[in-house]
Amino acid sequence: MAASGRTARPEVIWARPERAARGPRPAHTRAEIAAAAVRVADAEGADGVSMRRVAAEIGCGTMSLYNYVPRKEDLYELMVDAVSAEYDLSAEPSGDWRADTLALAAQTRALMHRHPWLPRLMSPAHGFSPNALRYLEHFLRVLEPLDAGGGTKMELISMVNGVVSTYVVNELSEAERARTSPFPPGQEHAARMAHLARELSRGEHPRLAAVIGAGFAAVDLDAQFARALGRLLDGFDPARVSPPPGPSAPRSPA
Amino acid sequence: MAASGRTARPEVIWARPERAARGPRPAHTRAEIAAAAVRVADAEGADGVSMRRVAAEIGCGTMSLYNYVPRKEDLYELMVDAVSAEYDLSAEPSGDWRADTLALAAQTRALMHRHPWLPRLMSPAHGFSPNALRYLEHFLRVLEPLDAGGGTKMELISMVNGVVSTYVVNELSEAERARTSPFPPGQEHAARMAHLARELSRGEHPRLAAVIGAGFAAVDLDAQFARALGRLLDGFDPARVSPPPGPSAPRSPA
DNA sequence: CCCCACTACGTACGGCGTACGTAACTAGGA
DNA sequence: TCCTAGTTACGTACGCCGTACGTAGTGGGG
Repeated sequence: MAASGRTARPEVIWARPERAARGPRPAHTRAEIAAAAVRVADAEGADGVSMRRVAAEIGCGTMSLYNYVPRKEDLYELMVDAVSAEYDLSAEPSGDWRADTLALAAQTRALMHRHPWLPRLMSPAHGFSPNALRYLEHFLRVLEPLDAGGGTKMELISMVNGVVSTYVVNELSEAERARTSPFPPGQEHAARMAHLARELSRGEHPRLAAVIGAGFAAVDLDAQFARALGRLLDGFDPARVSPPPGPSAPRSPA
Repeated sequence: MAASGRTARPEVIWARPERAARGPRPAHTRAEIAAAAVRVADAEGADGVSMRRVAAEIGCGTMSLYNYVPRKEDLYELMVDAVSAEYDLSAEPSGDWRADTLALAAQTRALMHRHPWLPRLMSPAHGFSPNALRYLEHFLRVLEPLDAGGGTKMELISMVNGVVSTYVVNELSEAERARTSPFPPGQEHAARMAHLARELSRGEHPRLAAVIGAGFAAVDLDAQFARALGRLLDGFDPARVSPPPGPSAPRSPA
């Protein structure tokens, strides 16, 4: 049985050597394939990324792609890692972990705006790709001034990314839906809003009607984003939160 | 052109009458279809839910399903609404919005544990299904003691749900991956961990190695969940956050 | 030098969403 | 009451998808 035999093994793609010891030189590189897939996803959305489509994009037969990427899932992993390379981690930590964290979150948000398929294709299992490691290490460096255990810091990173992802998905939801919809843009959203208004006018859900009637339309998204994250970080900031009075759990023991 | 003609229109499924004015009595109900789809998803995962599979489940031809559900997307919407009915919203708000919010979040977490496909199939566009309205209204009622504007309250709801979703996806990630994986359970995760250990032993990423080496394995998940959400709520709690001090980044100006 | 691992690629299978044609049925208006 | 138009039910078909597998050619290590 060959080491990197034909039938897939439970192997991380990053552990596969890019170039085999024997045989002809591969006609393409992982980076090239990842870039092609990212190009397709940017242009046509996550559903546009198919093995056939990406193979065509780099100009090879469909099944040749499987020499580089044993399963489609691994293609996703390549894509996520590729765009993670867009993080600019060159700035030295300022010492203000709050500000640095907000800056990192802003980069994530911008990244997801550039690549709206990212939240959908990202998975916790991709957490250890090369560029994810770079990112995590940098984040931990940024958090060094924060007085907290390693577990808490990982928790912070995870929650910040979760909130950013949630936030961006909400931000982009209408636009993405419009792109996928077979109807003229806006029409689907209009139908949805009309239904909501009709439903709220029935008098049940008075609080919701009040909140929505007050119109949360013309909000400054950037400010709202910063405020939401600020609130989250407040919860981790020993300088801003009064010590846990009652039932809150103690710090994680060593 | 028929009102609910054959070709789909940009219509919310909840605005479609379940029973048409004319024609034969439909052999199935929306609730029955939603329950069947939920059953399939619970048993076989989100990818198991296909129009063919669900049609077979209720015992009708594939294309007959399209009389009830114009697009697959709408089937998802039915499913999400159906499981949202599992929320127990009968308890009167206690007056302690923090405790009530944590209880709601715990219900969401339990719901997602019962239906692991929920995070993947839920979309911001489903936010106004009948049971979603019930849920939102109840949440706003719970938040009445909180001194904040309607926009802030919606923000809180959105962020709580985002964090819960992120948290559960992380919790269930390994199990879900194992269910999908074509390999013996655990083998894929083992390969991933082996690669991580190999990579961290190379000496770059020292902080990450330290944190992971310290082992964040045997943690109490329930406590961690409560702590994470508690931190988030801290940020919304006027009673717990000290007014913006000096050194840390100032609040975003109005 | 030669062997064989590796590359490239076409064919084929089973599954998907869904457009469309057709037949049976049923309620409202004449 | 009967007619007719709209609805239900359902099979067929199209163009996608992921990918197992067979085959031919290539080039580096023993």
